[in-house]
Amino acid sequence: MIHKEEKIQYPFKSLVFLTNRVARLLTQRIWQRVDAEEVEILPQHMGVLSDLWQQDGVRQQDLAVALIKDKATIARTIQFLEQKNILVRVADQQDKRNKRIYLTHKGKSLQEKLIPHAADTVEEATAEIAPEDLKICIQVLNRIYKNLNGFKCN
Amino acid sequence: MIHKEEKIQYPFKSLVFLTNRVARLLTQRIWQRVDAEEVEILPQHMGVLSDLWQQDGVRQQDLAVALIKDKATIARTIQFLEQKNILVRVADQQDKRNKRIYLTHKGKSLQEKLIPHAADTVEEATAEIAPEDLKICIQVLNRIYKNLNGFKCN
DNA sequence: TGTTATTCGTTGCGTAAGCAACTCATCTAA
DNA sequence: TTAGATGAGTTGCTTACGCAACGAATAACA
Repeated sequence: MIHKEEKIQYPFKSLVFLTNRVARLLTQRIWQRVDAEEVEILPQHMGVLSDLWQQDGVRQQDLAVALIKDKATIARTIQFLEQKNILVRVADQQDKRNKRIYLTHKGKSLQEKLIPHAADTVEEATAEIAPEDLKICIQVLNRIYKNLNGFKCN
Repeated sequence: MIHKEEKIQYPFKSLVFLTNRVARLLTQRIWQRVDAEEVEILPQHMGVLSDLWQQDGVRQQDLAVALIKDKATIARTIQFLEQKNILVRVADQQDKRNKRIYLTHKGKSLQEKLIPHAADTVEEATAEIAPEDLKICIQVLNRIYKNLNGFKCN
């Protein structure tokens, strides 16, 4: 058994499981605040939606890469969200292999029902953390993301 | 569409999806290095195992809480690992509702086959990040974990 | 131009996860 | 001591995920 003082040095736990658990807890807490009936979507759809809020008109494949998920999983999520009239799939006329994803008005307006809960959760999560430390943390995470993603990010 | 400069301010993406993706990428990269045949376990078993390396003799319920997973999921993982002779379940004589989980020699020795790959991955992930920044990042993540976990951690 | 190789999205299949209901052991309180 | 409450672990059910195979459209090359 490893002593508590050594835990913070433990490379696997300190990064892998910390990011894992924080990610899991954040999603959990956001969804505790969200009215599931009202938004009609499930937690696992949040990733796709969040990406589309920042940029739509992308391909399913782009979403799969960005979200580090299987393209089949993304396809089913897209199908679900299309049935809810949250987005539409448009065949690309330039390259008919592609389908471009566009948010509907309903899909865009979901931001107003979800972002406040996300913001509240982040506020709760970062309570009593110095803003400059949080900024560094996010910069480090971004850098780790880039390092692991072969600098494909941004 | 939100401009790139605004992304870093976006609370949901910056924390929720950064932790999500970093956690996902770290696990992915570790497993690219691991010889799956040799270790006999799957990525999703790593969490339980990692916790047990730090402290075994715990109950299944403890693992479920610590890993933020359903107790049924933990039960099946434990069952899998027991079949592989990586751990054993011992009925607690004090309280017969409990089963205590103990690692076998094989289970303990798996550390040697997994930790180096985890360490290498963390090293790759944190390349060109100032050690003091990384330290702050981990401290912040620990604090976020505590904040969201109702201070049940540590 | 025609043939081969990629690439995108879909589908089928097997596995893993969470929820809920259940069993069994233990604890509590009359 | 006995009835109800509590808590740990298991099982059944449903759904989500990843992998692999496939079809369609395009790209690359002779």
